[in-house]
Amino acid sequence: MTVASVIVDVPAKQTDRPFDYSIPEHLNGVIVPGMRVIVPFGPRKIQGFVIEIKSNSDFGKLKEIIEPMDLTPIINDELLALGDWLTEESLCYKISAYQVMLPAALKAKYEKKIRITGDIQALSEELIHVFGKKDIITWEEAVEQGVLSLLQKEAAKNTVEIIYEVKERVKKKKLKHVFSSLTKEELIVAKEQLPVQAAKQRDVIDFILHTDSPIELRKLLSELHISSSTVKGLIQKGLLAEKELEVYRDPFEDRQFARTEPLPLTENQLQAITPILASVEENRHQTFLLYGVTGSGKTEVYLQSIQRVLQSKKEAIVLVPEISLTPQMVKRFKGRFGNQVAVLHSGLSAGEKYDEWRKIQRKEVKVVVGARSAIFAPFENLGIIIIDEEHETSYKQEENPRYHARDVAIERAMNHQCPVILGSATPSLESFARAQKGVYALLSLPSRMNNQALPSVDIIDMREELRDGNRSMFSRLLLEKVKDRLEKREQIVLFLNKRGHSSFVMCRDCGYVVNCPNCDISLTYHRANQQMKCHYCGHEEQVPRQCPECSSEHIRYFGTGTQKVEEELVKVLPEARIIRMDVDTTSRKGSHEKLLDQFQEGHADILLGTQMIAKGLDFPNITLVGVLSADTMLHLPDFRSSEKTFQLLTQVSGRAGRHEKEGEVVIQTYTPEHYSIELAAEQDYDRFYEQEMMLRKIHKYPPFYYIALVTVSHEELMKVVSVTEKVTTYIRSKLSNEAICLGPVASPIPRINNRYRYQCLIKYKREPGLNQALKKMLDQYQQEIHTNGLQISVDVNPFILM
DNA sequence: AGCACGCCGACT
DNA sequence: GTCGGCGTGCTC
Repeated sequence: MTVASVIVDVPAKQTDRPFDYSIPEHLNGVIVPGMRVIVPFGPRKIQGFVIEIKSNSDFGKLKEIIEPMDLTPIINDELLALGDWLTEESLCYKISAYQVMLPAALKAKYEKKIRITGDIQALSEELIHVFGKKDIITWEEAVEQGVLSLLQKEAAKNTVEIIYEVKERVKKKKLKHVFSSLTKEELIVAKEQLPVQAAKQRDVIDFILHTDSPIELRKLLSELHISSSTVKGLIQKGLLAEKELEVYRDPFEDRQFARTEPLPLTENQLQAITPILASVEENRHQTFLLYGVTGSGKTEVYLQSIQRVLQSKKEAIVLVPEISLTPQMVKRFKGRFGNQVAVLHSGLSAGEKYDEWRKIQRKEVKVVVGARSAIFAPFENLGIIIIDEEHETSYKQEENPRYHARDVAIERAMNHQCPVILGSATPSLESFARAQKGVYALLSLPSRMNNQALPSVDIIDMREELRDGNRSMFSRLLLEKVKDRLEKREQIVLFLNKRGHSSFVMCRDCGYVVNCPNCDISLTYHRANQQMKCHYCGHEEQVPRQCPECSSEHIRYFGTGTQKVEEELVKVLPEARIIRMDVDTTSRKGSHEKLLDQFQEGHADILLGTQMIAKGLDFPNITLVGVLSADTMLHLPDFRSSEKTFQLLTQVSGRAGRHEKEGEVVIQTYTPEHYSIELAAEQDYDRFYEQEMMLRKIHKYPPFYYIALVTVSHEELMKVVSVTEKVTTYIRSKLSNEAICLGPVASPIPRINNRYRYQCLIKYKREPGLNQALKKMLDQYQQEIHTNGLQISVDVNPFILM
């Protein structure tokens, strides 16, 4: 007997282990590890992943696999093993680990239906009415009609049955295939018995004799220049048979991208690329940190490294932050490597993502450019992994499995013995520290291409502006410079680190701030619908006309959003043509690209935007960058807030003067003396690194310590406090003296969606037993998690401490 | 996660 | 006496 070990599609602690199924005779050899199968599980049918084929099982009464869902394994051996690793590292369920590797379109959909098995007339009037002319209705229909209990009684009498179906989200394309059910010998004999004049039929049989698997009917016809009647004749004689089989979709028509050739490298680029190429040639794993200032030509280094990888018949993964998956980046890769490139990003529909993913699986492409999850691209012969803007926080997934693409990249690169390049103008402290220690090899690109100067930066103290009577959100210097550029017909980028209109609403008389009733966070005002919205639970309400506390009518909108800036800008500079880019104006597909094209073609003078314009913009006519409020994220309760501020300011400044014209940057702030702002203005990463490392050392934060965060949430405050207390005590008892376990404390947002939240923060250098202890802790609370709605989330190496 | 099984209160 | 509430434990 052959047995398949299957991970079933039930994300729960109790089912987080393989279940064995026997493989029915006719599927023997068809079912292999990495395939999806449909299996019976209790009374249901569900999807599962085969992880192993073995000859026997310890379990007594095995059920049979119902059917495979794939023709070929959908997860290769390396990724199967990577799933185990991911499970261990991020403490997630095995099924979640496999699921995250696949495009969403491959997640199973389940349907429950009720079917009449016997005579309709045996049912009651009401049920006959519900079924009408059909003999199957969906479970939902039964619920709507309120006949569930009636049906359950019928089910007990076997007059109706409940059927469970597993559905694919994507429709697989199926085409008629022809094959022979006879053996080759029988077929040869049959061929000889054919009438002499049946030359075409003999050709067909010869063709079939030389193929082992069913052949697409369409292909057979065009190959042999025959009509379908020839094949039909053979089918009628019983020599051949036909069936519908899945075929791969044709790759969709690509847009044309202008081909580019490798550019000559500068001395610096040459020095950087040499060790990378050596690592590629020697099939040696190594992680490189490519530290290059903005505009130093990192992308060309990536492109030429990939070129070498392709020459040695291997494949490449390029990760870019979601937000910067601008057409600009895609253009550069498609331009160089043409249709060997697949692109995976959130702008694609589920079906499109699936198609791109299939191109990889079918080995039709050699390069994938994509966001975080593209790190799981099913290549089998990886030659290089590149992570651009490696410091970006979007590489960390904030839901289960809570993985960091950088860690996955290094793990995969070790499996494939190939290099990883982490590129950034402002490396994360973690990566730079590793480079300093020699764990990563440091490669530097210290100057811009063509030796353009880095832009000059002015810091404006907005408190002073206020003291001098300037109450607007634009400093006098910024306004002056903007006017100057407008005259010169040069372009301006204004950057604001916030979305929406105003961030919160407050009563000017008593200071009352409108908070969310379900969460401990203030509501955000959205101008579009004149409503206030909670970003955490989605609660919406009207803006109060009167203060609910003191009945004052002096309600004021605080904070500044892009919409408001745009309004102000129009007032002060009515002649300026403005393009606003934020979540609201770019949510529609392709709008991001359209807006940028408009700006590039000079249809606007000012590009006003949030985060998303911080990267990848490379337009020659931008000579002024204004940062409206540099310190908005400096005061977040996050030990990385200085680092993020520094990175953002440096990135934004890098947008100016990348070509012949010199660039200028104006940074407005209320805390000009803060080192992250001062040093960003000086574009001095090295000093920032030293300063920040000192603070991290004092406060025992990464990269000196690793951290892990346990968050407990429940509707009752007392429950949360007592569980967190016990959790903290337990973990503390399992740690060495070197480690620090802080807590229990309330989370920075102490309540979300009416659930109270407490946490425990673990700081450690080396705790081999930590993951085990965390697992055990989760096991212990399994009961309560299952029964009374307790939630415990564990994030090893969290990026957000909220 | 579902779902069945099983044990106690409010109804015809 | 039965219907149905949801606590408990299993799913190869």
